[in-house]
Amino acid sequence: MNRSPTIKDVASKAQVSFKTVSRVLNGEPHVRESVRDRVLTAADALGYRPNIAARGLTGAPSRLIGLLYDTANYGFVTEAEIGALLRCREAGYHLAIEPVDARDDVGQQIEHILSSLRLDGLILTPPLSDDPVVIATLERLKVRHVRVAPHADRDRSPCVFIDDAEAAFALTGYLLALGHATIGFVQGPPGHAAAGPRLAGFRRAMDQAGLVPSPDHVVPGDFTFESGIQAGRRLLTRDDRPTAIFAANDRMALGVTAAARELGLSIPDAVSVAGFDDTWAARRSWLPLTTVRQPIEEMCAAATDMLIAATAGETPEPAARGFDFQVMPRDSTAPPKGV
Amino acid sequence: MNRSPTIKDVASKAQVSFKTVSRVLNGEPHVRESVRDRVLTAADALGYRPNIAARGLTGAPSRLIGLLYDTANYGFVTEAEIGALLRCREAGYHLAIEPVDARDDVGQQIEHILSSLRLDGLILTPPLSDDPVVIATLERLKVRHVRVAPHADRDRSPCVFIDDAEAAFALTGYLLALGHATIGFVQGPPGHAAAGPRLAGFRRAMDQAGLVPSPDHVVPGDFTFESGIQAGRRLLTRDDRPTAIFAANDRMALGVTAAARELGLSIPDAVSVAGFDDTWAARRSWLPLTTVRQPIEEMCAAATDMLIAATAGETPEPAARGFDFQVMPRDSTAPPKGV
DNA sequence: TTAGGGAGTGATAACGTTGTCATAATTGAA
DNA sequence: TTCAATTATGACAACGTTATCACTCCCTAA
Repeated sequence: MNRSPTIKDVASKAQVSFKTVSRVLNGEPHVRESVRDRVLTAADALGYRPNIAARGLTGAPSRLIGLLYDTANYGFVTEAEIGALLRCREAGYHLAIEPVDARDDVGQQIEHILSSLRLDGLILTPPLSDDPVVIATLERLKVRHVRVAPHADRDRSPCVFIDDAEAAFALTGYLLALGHATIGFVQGPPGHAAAGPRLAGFRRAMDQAGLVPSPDHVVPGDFTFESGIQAGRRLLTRDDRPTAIFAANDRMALGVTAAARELGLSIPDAVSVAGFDDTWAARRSWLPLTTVRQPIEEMCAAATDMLIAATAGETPEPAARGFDFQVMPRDSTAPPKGV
Repeated sequence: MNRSPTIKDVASKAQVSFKTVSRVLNGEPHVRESVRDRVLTAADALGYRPNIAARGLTGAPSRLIGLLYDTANYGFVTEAEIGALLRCREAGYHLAIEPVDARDDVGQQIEHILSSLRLDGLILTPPLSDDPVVIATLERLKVRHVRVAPHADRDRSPCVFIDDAEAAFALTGYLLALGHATIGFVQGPPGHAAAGPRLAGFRRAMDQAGLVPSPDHVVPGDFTFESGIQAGRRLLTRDDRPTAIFAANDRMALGVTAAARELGLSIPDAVSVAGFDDTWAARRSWLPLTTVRQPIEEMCAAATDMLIAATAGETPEPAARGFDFQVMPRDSTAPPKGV
């Protein structure tokens, strides 16, 4: 069993001190050209690769960033992951995906992660971005982090966000402009900070149009596809069936479309459906979905940038960076039939 | 700027040697109960957390596994990732997502990854599982790895796989049993090792049924949604339109359904569509897709297990582990109209 | 008693880097 | 030339762990 070559092996092969080898490998000045060549040749011949643990011991950054998400979202952080990965790749950083169960002792889970992995920073995705225990733990352990789409305490630590209420307001406005007056709303889970503002934006738009949504038309959901099916069935089997349904996220909106299909209701002829987030699935479903684009990919790329910058230079003060949303009209919405 | 406490800090606070502290923290025997308590109290009071880099220096495993994938698949390794994550979480391991561009110098990209990250092993997803440069590089650097769904050299290194040809044969058989005789096929990209066996299985089933697919009914694709739309348009605008289309993966199959919708062809009445993989999107699309289930999640979980086991104990010889596929009949297929 | 042995400790040396400082070699100006 | 500056190099410590081995106890069996 041959151990892998170290700096000292390279040094003795190149007939120099190991410190000189270190200098060459780190591109430091004050090394003669000829010596530099000799060292590089020796390193190459031995197949030398630096020992990462040893580097870390002297305080070098790990170049590893963690993406923290709630296991309830298993498989639904794709956009976030891509955004973070793109930037990591550019900067020579790496991304570790860290699922935690928000219903368990999150503090302990985070402690475990941090005690077994050397991370330069963490990206927090919803709903963890608003979890008080998560934030308190990270602050206590002095771990750098950026929150994605938080809804409270935006000055407390760096974060990236859009104005959910305003976005929901805009999308509702779009439905109203199409001529819809009876609009159903599928809510997000109460524990999820995004749920409130989205409903609020919806209500405000309705209110401003002089409409009062029936309590029966505002149904619960929990951001899952299945809850979207349930909600869809509930809304679409009513006598006073809404002519449009706005689900607080895309997954539920897709569930609503599935429910509509079950019931033989064509979209958008019999009912219009709109979502929120503009996920990949919304764009490329059988029937492209009208939704509000939340630029999660860019937001996470920016979050990654913030972490990398903070690791490299001196820590800047907490920055909150807002992003623009965009209503994406697609095929799942149309004016109601009688108009 | 306070450095974080070390073992020695704990030692002096607990009035013992730092070696004893190490013993306590690692649960080694030969420590008096009273001393153990004193040490633990001290460690707790100081908020001591072990330095991971230092541990690594002495040869401890990093408990970090890399999931390698081709950037052409950005966002499409969800199933693989979930499988790997589940097992990592159970075992206290972590997962780093590592995209590489297969069209570039993969060897160098891998060298870079390995020189900046201490990994206990790598999981290779298609098409990297069959990339000769990738495999050669990993063998040269003696990096433990498991290949997911490779098609060549299954004895060369540990891997998990299904029999793609047999699976395609079975799905084609299902379509034939429904009564279809004119079946279109959308191929995968030639560079992707899964493409060949799937087409071969299709051909063999047709052949066995005494049918010869028209060359015009076997169209190219590259595993993307967009190429599925193209292929769909091409097949569905022909005079001798097939009554069923089998796409070599789900993404393309969904593209075909989108093309059908464009053309006003209802599924499965006017045309049946089937895919391959049973991805999340296939299960939960507006119209649940008939497909062959390749248990990617379980396969990757098993791959992760193999890596973890190899890290812990002595390395076993290369093992190839086969998995069962399953035809998943759903709503996108039905007997052809005239039957 | 007294050797033998195990349980409980602690000194000290790795591990493979980077950082600090001293020294040797070279250059440049007087 | 000769001294001073600069450049090139090396010796050694430091980083925070775990591993090795030696040592001190105390208990037991001869």
